[in-house]
Amino acid sequence: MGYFLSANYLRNLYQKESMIRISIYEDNTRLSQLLSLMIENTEGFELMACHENCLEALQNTRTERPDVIVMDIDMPQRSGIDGVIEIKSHFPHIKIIMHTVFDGNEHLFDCLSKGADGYILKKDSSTRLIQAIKEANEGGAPMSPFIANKVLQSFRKPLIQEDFNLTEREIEVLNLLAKGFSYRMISIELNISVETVRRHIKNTYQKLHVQCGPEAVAKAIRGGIIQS
Amino acid sequence: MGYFLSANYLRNLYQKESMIRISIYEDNTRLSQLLSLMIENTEGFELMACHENCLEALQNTRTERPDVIVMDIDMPQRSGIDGVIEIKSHFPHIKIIMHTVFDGNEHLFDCLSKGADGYILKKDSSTRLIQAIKEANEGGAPMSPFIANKVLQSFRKPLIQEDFNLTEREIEVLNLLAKGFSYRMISIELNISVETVRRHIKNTYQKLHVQCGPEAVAKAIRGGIIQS
DNA sequence: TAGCAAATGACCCAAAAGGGTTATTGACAG
DNA sequence: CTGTCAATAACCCTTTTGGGTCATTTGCTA
Repeated sequence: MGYFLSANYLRNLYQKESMIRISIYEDNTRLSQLLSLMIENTEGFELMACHENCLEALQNTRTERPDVIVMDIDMPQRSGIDGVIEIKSHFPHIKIIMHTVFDGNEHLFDCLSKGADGYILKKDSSTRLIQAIKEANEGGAPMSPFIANKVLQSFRKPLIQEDFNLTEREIEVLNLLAKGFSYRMISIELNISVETVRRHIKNTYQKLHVQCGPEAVAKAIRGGIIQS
Repeated sequence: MGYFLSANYLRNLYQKESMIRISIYEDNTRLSQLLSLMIENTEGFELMACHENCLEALQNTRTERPDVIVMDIDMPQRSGIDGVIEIKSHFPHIKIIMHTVFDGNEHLFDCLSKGADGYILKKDSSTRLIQAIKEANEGGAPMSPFIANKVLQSFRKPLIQEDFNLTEREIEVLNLLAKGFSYRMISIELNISVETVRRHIKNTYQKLHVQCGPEAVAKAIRGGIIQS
């Protein structure tokens, strides 16, 4: 090599640095072989390893230093969700794409809350997964359309959201109640008499159709009347 | 025409039926002209109308019968969010894609909770919008990568979620409390003495660092100990 | 086997909560 | 200008809560 670095060497070096390092967790050997092949034959992708379970996810990740992990959920001994928890708690910057057959709410929101960066269904084309890896690596959040829709739907509040018609003051009182204030403390906080506080609370209970504080607070939080 | 329908006529008819009907709400004339052009020149797209505000969104929608609506947020007199509320409450099947410069949380989650089906930033390429229209029409949920990421992030619970170490029984009691059960009712429900119920609740308060029912329930719901 | 955590139960007692009834004032709509 | 509604306030009385202290049983673990 010496002093003379060929253009080729430099290009390879550059390519190496811009390669997306990928690890796979998938217990179905057929599928993992297919994925491996696809990744190895995609320009800019570098397959670090293929694992059949998450038992040593942390060790693997430490040595492989992947940019993106493709993670199945249903694997023997240790589910992919546990893998996500473990990896994300130590390497939050590594992108994890769930790649699974599960299209139900349970697993989906469980994974997302644990920090998954994407969620691609296995029934999607493999091309979609390749594209998803790129997206995740660029900071996006690749999701199958069906999944994206579920996620959006989870934000939609039922349009027929009961309108309890609480007044501003009543909501104010309810908030303090949820903070652990007693009637007396509320009255001091709001500069009104304890009797008035009681009045507001009584009205609130009627409107919410509840009969005690804990129930009122639960209903108010769940109904979005007071922020969670 | 008579009895003889030309092949051409039939093909046109078929094409018309498979066309995606699109309406635009955008107060920036320059941009709306650009979008109109792009849509008119995209195969399978049919531009129904371009509006500068949402004042008559409902009327417009009734006559135009669009499949997909591209909706700006910041428009004079009536915001796109009001438009979404109105249109979605009458035509929930019509897909609405927000097309805006706002990338903050406020507008985003507001729109999503009101029923928007997609959220594309104006800084994205117009091509992306065209693609998004197709996706929305096919039941997907097109989002700019940055937006998709925000949405996913909103699911991530802080990993350092305090562990209050409540026992199963304590959680059970807490749940009943949130349902409006008194200590006596809980004791009957669980077939234990009122004193034991009190005991569990006292322990719970200590663990949660609260001093009354409403506060405990609020903290439990917000902390995910009991479901919202 | 000793020890710990969870679940159970009891007693005392003061403070807080909840239900009912009634009333005044100010603001806003018809 | 009259009625409705929100906010304010008071009184009565019973039940519920919540804090403190103490004690027993069971099952799992070090």
